[in-house]
Amino acid sequence: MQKLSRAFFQQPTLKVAEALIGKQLIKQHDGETIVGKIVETEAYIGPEDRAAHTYGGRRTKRNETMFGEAGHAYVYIIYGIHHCINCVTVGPNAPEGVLLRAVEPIAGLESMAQRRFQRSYEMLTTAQRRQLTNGPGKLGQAFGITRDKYNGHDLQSESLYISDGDDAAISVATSPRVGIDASGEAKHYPWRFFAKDHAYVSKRPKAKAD
DNA sequence: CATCGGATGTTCT
DNA sequence: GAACATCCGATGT
Repeated sequence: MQKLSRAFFQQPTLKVAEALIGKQLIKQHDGETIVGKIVETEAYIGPEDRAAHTYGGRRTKRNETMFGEAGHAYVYIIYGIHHCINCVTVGPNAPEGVLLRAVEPIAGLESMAQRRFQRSYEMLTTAQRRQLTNGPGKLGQAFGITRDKYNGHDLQSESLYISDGDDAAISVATSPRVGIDASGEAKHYPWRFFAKDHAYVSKRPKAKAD
């Protein structure tokens, strides 16, 4: 497994969002390793994207990390409770990034279970196991990724990074993004990427009507 | 399985 | 004071 280079994150945001499907998110802390395979992402493309925190070039204390170098983590709190993690893309002063929306648990299941449900993995119901990491707030909680510790974190470090995975067999599908109904025309952009038919994707796409 | 509403607190107007 | 890139439990089918 090879850690993804900074050059990977400097590519166009839509390309990074798609290429991240199948890669592995890895956190190492206190001798413990947590690994998840990325199965769902969303692109947020700065000034021109009404759904992005940086729409119109808006620069605040919260989103400052998005204006920095590619390959860093932008972590923010949503609805007062949930911590969500993004990868900053492109380059300085291009406030774009990719939200990690869901992963498949690969290693560190025991600590994920403790953080999510305060009980050991073998005590979890099948529903709880499915819901360990199938959403942006859920994977943030399962990995213990908080804004205080990880916002602005360099993903080239050993403690939190993304590595190559065996993504050859994965078929990537797209859809509109989730949870951005108030964002005008931007809500229709097909900037959500996910592994087709994967059990840990946060929502199933609606059945085709036509 | 689908839908609905409350939780919770930070951010920005 | 309102909005918010969400989650969970309750309720009805």
